[in-house]
Amino acid sequence: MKTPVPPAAAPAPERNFFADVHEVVRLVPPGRVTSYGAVAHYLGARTGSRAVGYALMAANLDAATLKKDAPVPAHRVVNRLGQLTGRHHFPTPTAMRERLEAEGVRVADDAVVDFKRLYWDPSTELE
DNA sequence: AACGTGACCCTAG
DNA sequence: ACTAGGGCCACGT
Repeated sequence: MKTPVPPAAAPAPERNFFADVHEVVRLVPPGRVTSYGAVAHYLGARTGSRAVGYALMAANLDAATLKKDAPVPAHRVVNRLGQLTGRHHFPTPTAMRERLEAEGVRVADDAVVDFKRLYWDPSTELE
């Protein structure tokens, strides 16, 4: 006798994580910054913040490789502490800071100044 | 198929 | 207040 083992579950929407993160980050207005956790939370609080960063890296690399315009302003995404953790993954170690400062965001010690004030939460802003 | 890695976050002591 | 550990998801080998 075999246990029936109901199919159950198997919802797995299999949404394009890449595209999803892509879109959310793209909605981040200039001069503002968001965090991986915020994006992850907006996507369902289950996606895992790590995957968000991974998607961004892939997106940036893809854009650079495809020579298409960078659709994802990854420089506007920082960690929960407001630190530019991904600055090392940019074309240049200072690209992220330069880009943020170009938008009016002050960066000190590889961290966003007034991060809390410039913080842009999709779940709150976009509701 | 399993293990390890990675731009993380949260909770506990 | 600080430090330590576990958990989450996705991708490469």
